[in-house]
Amino acid sequence: MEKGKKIPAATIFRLSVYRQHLLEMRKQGRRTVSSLELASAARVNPAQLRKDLSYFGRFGVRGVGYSVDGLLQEISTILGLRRPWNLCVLGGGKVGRAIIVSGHLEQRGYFVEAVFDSRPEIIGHSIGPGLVVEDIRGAGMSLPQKEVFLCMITEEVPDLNGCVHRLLDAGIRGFLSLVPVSASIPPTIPVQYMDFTTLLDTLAYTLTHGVNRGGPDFLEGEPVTTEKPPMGACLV
Amino acid sequence: MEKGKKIPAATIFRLSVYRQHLLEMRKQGRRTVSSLELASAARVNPAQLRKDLSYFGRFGVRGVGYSVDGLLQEISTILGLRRPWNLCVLGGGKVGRAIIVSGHLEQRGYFVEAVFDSRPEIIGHSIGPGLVVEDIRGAGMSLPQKEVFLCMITEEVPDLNGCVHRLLDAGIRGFLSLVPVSASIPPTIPVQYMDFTTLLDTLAYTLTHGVNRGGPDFLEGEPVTTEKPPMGACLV
DNA sequence: ACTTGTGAAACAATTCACAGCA
DNA sequence: TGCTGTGAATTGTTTCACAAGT
Repeated sequence: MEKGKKIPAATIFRLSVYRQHLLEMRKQGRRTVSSLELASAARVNPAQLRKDLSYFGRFGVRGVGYSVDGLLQEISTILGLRRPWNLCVLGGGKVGRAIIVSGHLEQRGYFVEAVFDSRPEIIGHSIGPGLVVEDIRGAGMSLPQKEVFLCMITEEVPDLNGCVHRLLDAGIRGFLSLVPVSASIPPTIPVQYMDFTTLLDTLAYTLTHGVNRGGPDFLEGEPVTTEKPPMGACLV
Repeated sequence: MEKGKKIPAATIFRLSVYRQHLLEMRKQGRRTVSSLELASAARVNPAQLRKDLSYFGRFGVRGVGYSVDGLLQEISTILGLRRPWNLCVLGGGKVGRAIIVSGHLEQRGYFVEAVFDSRPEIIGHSIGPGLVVEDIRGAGMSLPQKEVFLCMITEEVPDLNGCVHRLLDAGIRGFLSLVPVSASIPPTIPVQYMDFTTLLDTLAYTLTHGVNRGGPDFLEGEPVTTEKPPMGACLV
């Protein structure tokens, strides 16, 4: 068990990925799993998986492997996922509504407790079970009693910066955004960006620079390679 | 200009991010920009930006900076974005439809030319202008004449593996998926994964381990720090 | 005076390889 | 024998610091 060391951010991501595969394995009735097996499901080197876990403790049995359920509990504890997390959504348009009603978030323990917008024509729309798009100006009233610390920003809304600051005032402590936020968010507040088109751009780059031999021919310039199965940084 | 060197995947991502900010700056009429300015918009170190560009050439003027429009052209060329890219979507459910009609993709040069599904109850649905959800079994007939090399997978559909292989046969050479794909995709085919909940998990970790002092108190265990503004790897 | 471009240095992450234990 | 856990070696990435150009 490595102690006092800095945990690479990439380790935390991989932990979430391992957890996803463990959930799947448990659903299929698997009792134990080796680092080799779990690592290949997650497409990483087995030593990487063991090193990732070693930052937090010793969870396996030599010669045997890991208990699927046991490791799941451990990783959930590490990530802080032994409790439900409430969420609010900024942006009550089509994309926001689709993500909410798709049920993906609930499946993974994230519960949408409020949806906000700054556009009068969107405010008041009903979304799924007992959810109505609220005026962002009411966030300060509605959020604090709901224990909501995370916000997902789904689209550009008028005065995005102002909205973000209202949410900060209302107790939001972390953001996942599908759009760039130029607001001056204090550096203590984690913000994750996720952008479809940035990832598509990396695919375009890869296809353009002939890492794929054998497809239709779009070779331009000399081949340049990106070292790995391209691993994505969801920045904006 | 560094030549013959391997380009870090992270560099390619950042190039796409720089491009986004340059597009915004050009829209606002900016003519030139320094590495300091562009780097701070993209939240990276200025030396990082210059190093990223130096893999591909010398695009700036010492003492002056970069031409916004010139650099935009250069980065677009590097990424292979001087042409439109056609896209197909696998998964004609709510999430897929919302992403398509939101117009984000078109704005960035990605055009949805076909939508497929394997669920009879979804096939035939109309989506926006002249788009109808097609049976995945027809992909081999419909795609090749459309010059579509990229596919976005928006949800789990029945026989996902089979669908993916049909798409490969139909000429698809890169995937962006919102769900895990266990299909044996040849390693020459780039696959990018994007998962909301993995990113939320990293936020949950950060909030759980008190990197945020001053919020509501959810301290459990001793504080562990992740080195940076958490930077996301969109793996699954 | 100011800003780029880039070797060299510093830092970080991954992988190896094997000791240690069931 | 088989698989974990981990220090050491390797590999990769970022940042520094300054020469060079305008």
